Amino acid sequence: MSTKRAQPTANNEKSKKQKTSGYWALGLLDTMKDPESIVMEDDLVVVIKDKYPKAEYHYLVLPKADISSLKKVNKEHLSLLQHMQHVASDLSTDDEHKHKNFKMGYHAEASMARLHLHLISDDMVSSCLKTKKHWNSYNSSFFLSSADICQQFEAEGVVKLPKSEVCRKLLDTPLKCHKCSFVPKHMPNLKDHILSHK
DNA sequence: GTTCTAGAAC
DNA sequence: GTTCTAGAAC
Repeated sequence: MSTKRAQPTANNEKSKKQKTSGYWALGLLDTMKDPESIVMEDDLVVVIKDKYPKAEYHYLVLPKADISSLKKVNKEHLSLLQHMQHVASDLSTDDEHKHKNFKMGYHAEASMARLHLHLISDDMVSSCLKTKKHWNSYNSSFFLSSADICQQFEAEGVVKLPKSEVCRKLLDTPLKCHKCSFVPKHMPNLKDHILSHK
């Protein structure tokens, strides 16, 4: 007799097939509700710690509104995007964080549902940072600065996101240090090197 | 998004 | 032989 496997929670929801790659892609929706993970929240947004931080400090700012990704954002959301940036900026300059430099931005193509703004310190020192894809997702034009995104929405009413082939190439760009011209042989070499910038 | 691991690179 | 990367995961 075979053991019954518990169905994922969506069993009682509409059975239309989602194009999501799997349940993991919805993980942020749970994390947003987890008091342990929440750093702060207001009426519009929740700030959580990234579960696999790619630098000493790494937070995500997510809207409470059901916006799955940058692709679903339109000019009506401009004030929300500005608010998300403002919340991130405030956090980055509080007493705990003002000694560090931060960047704020979106991945051109995110893996996980619910729009999220990354707030990440620029040291890039973390045991969770392992792959070239990790590196390039924060240190190439795959990383779209929040200021640029807001500005483009304000000026043009839409944001032009790179096509998926372009994203793939950006993530496969040869490694280079984000603070100097050093070209590492491989990730462990780069991780050793960036310690010298601390 | 991560984990795991085969086989490429050294 | 060891280190490192890259692709499958039902």
